[in-house]
Formats: sequence, structure tokens, C-alpha cells
Amino acid sequence: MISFEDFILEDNGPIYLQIIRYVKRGIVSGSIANGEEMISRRALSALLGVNPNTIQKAYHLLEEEGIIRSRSGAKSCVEVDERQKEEIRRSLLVQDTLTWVQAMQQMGVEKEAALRLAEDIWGDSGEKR
Amino acid sequence: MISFEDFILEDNGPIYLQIIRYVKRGIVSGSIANGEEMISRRALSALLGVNPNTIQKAYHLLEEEGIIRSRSGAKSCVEVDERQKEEIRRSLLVQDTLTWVQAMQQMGVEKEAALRLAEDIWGDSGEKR
DNA sequence: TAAAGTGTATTATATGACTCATACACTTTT
DNA sequence: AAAAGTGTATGAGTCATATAATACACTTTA
Repeated sequence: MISFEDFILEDNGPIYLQIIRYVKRGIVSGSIANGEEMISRRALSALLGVNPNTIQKAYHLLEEEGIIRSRSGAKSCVEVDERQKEEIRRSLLVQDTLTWVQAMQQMGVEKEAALRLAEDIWGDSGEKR
Repeated sequence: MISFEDFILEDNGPIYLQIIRYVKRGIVSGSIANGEEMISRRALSALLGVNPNTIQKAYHLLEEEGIIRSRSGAKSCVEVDERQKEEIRRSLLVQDTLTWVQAMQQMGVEKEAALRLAEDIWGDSGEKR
């Protein structure tokens, strides 16, 4: 079951979008597999200290995107085929990277300097290994 | 004068934060110099098609951060010393890069693959040269 | 079967972001 | 001095986000 153990609530954007992003990134990394059960809306609400309606909004949008499947009464499940997974992967990778690259370019940072900085910070930041 | 010619209104976040970000990045890149005049609030409002109050909020926060200086009746001016410039530079560079690195790591992307992707996208995105 | 858990829906309230309209005092320009 | 431009302030209204309190039908579990 997707427990949202390592999910951390940020203050950058709407909570429901953070939840959607967390699920999508989990699918891309493989930590969230097809067919897996989602934690219930009420349980996640209690875990994060967030209103149930906010969780419902995130789950509802995930279902509209065809990423999870809900049957009234039972827990929601992840339901993505390989084509969807690859589409999500490309979308997130390109979008996040483009955002960063444009930021660096707007600040007049040279490509080599930017890549070196990223390499430095990569090490400082939790090295998943 | 800072004309906001190349400023583009995004739909990611609050407009007043986008304006603040634009000014800060301009200072970092050197395209916005110390002592330079800001475009007037009403003029920027008309240029962007955004309410004057939204512009005022951005300018007011920029003044609270000690980045611009306003005299009632005259145009606002940029007023930053070298220490502030360096502080803004470090803050923006580290924060933007950290955000990107963490995104890549959460998606299980290897460092080399991430850097290669960034290098690819760097070329596609408007090469300021 | 009965209880607990779950998805779903409704109404209400509060806050932040943005818009619209207007007003006043100050500076620059004519 | 007069006009135009500018910074600053106020009050009202809309929309998105998040909260709060219930309620009902369905599935799973004891």
C-alpha cells in the first residue's frame, strides 16, 4: 500500500497538487507500482493533518487523469499502463528540467557553471544509496 | 529604465511573485543595474494587463526587502549594494538548483542522466548568444 | 449479519490572490 | 502656476484554496 511515509508537506504550492506530484514521481521512480492500493482518504487526511476534502480533490483529479481507479466502498488503486508511465516520465522530466534551465539562463549563468553547481548540490542532498 | 520588455506572464504562481522574481534575476544577471529607474506602477499595469494593486503589492514587497526605493511622486529606483546582490545570487541559484535536483532524485534519475538531459534542453531553449 | 472502513456528496466559513473604482498628496514636466 | 505623471490608500467584489461538519451508499472485515 502507498503509505505516504516519506511525503513532506511543502509551502510552495497547493496541497492537492503536491499530492498529485508525489504520486506521479513515485510511478516514475518505480516506488509506486501498477495495481497498488492507495492509503484511504481519511487516513491520509489524518496523517498529513489536512482536510479530507483537500485529499478528495487530489484523488479525484488523479482519477480524472486515469492514474488511479476508485470503487465506492473499497480502497482506490493505481492503474497505469506502460504508455501512461512513459508519458508521465517524459512530461515531468522535461518540464522540471526546462524550468531550471530557463531560470539559470535568465540569471546569466553559463551552462558549465550551472551543471557544476547541480553536481555539487546533488551530493549534499540526501544521496539515495 | 527597467521596461519589463522580455517579461512573460506565467500561470504557475501569483503574479506579484513573478514580478519580484523577474527583478531579482535581472539583478543577478546584471541586466538590471543599481540606481536604475523602475517602470511606473500604472505603466506596468497597462503593459501586463494586470491590476495596479497587484503591481503595487510586488513593488511594496521589493521595497520591504530593501531592493528598491520609492519617493512619493517620483519613480521608484533600484538600490542594492554588492553584499545584497551576492546574497540574492546565492539564494536564487541554490534554491532553484536544489528544487530541480530533489525532483530528479525523487524520480530515481541518475546524476549523469539528469545532467545529460539538462545539457540537451539547454540547447533547445533560446541559447542567449 | 453487524460493525467498521471507504468513496462520495453537500453546505458553510475563512483566507489569499486578483480585479475594479476611486481618491489624495507629491514630483516632474510643460 | 497648471497639467500630467507618480506613489499611496481605501473599500467592494470574484475566484481558488483550504477548512469544518455531516450524511449516505457501498465494501470489507470481524
